[in-house]
Amino acid sequence: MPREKKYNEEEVIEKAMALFWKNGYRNTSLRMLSKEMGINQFSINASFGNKQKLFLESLKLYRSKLQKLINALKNASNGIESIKDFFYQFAEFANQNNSKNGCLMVNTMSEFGLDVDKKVGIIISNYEEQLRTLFKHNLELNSIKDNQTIERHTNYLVLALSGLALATKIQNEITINDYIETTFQHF
Amino acid sequence: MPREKKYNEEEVIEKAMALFWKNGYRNTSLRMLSKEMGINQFSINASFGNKQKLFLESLKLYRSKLQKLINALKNASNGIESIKDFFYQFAEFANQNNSKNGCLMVNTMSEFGLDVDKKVGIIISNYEEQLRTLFKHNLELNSIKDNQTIERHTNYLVLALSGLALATKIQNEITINDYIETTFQHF
DNA sequence: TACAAAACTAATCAAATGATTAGAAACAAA
DNA sequence: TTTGTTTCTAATCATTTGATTAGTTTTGTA
Repeated sequence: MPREKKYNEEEVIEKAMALFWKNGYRNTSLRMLSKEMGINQFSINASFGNKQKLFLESLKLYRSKLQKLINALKNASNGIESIKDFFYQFAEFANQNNSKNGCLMVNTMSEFGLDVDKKVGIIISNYEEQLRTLFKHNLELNSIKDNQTIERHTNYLVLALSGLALATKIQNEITINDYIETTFQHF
Repeated sequence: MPREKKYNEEEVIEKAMALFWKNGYRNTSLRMLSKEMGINQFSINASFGNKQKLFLESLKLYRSKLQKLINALKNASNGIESIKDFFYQFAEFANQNNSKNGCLMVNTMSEFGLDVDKKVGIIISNYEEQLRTLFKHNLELNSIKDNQTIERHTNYLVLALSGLALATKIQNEITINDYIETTFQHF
C-alpha cells in the first residue's frame, strides 16, 4: 500500500456541494471547486471522474441531508400539522445562516428543466415521489376527504414546497412565514 | 444618409428574448444569439452594446408582453375570481406551445438570486410591486378581511405565482390545475 | 461618377473552461 | 536501501466564451 490520499472524500464533497448549492452547476467552475475543496483538478478527477459525476455525488449528499427532515415527517402522526412543521423546517434548511441559497434540488430543476441529466433527474423524481407519498399519508391521517381531494391537495403541497424553496432565495422571513401560514390555513 | 440596417431591431430582440427565456442568461452564448437573431456578433454589439444590455432589452420586451395579462387584471373587478383568471392565463403564457420555459422573470430570479444586475433587479421588483398592488386591490374588492389578513394573502399570492411559474417548467397540466384550484379554494 | 458615412463580414483577441499530461513526491513492502 | 505503486503538483491542451478589429460593401448626396 503506497501513498495515502491527503484528503477525505466525504469532507471535500461537502465543500463541493456547498458551492454547487450556492452557484448552480454551470456557474461553478472546476477551478472554484478545486480552490474550495483544497485539492487540485487532477485529484477531483481521480476521486470523482469529472464535474458531472462530482455534481451527482454532491446532490446525493444533499439528498441525505434533506432525508433527516423527511424522516422527522415520516415518524410524525399529526397529519396536516406535521406537514406544516416540515415546511418550516425546510424553509430554515433552505436559508441556513441566511445563505439565501434555496434548495439544491429545486435550483437544479430550475437550471435544467426537463433537459436535466438522466441520473440527476432520477434523484430528483425519487425525492419528489417520497414527498408525495408522505404528504398523502399525512393528509389521510386526520381528514375525511375523498381520494380525489387528497390527490389534489398532495399535488398542491408538492408544488407549494418548491415554490417555498424558490422564495427563500429572495424573500424576507415575514413574507415566507405569511406564505406558509396561508398555505396551511386552507386545510 | 448612408446604408440602412438590414434587420429590424424589434424583430431580432424578439428572437433574443425567446432564446434567453429558453436557456437562461449564462447558458445563452453570443454565438447562439447571433445565429438565432440572424445577425453577427458585431451587429449585436452595434445595436445593443453587449450581452448584458441585450438581455436587459429582452427582459423589457418580456415585461411588455406580460403587461397585457396584467392589464386584463387591472380592468377586472371580480375580486379573487379575477386573480384566479390571471393565474390561469399566466400558466398558459408560461407554457405556450408546450414550451416548458416558465417565466423569464422568475427564471432570472432563480439564476441570479439577490446577486442580480441592478437594472435587471429594478425591472423585476417593479413588476412584483405592480402585481402586489393589483392583488391587494382585488382582495379588498370582495371581502371583509382586516388589513393584516389582506397583507398576508397578498404575500401569499405573489409567492404562489412564482411557484406556479417554476412548476410550469416541469409539471404536467393536471398538477398545475390542481395547484391553481387549491390555491384559490382557500379564499 | 465620386465621395463619405454607416453597416456589413470574417477573422481574431484574451480570458475562462473542462479535462489531461508529465514528472516529482510519498510510502509500504521486499 | 531499493522497488513499485499511488498521489500529488504544476503546466498545458483544445474549446468556448464575450468582445473587438480590419477591411469590404452598401447607399444617399453632391
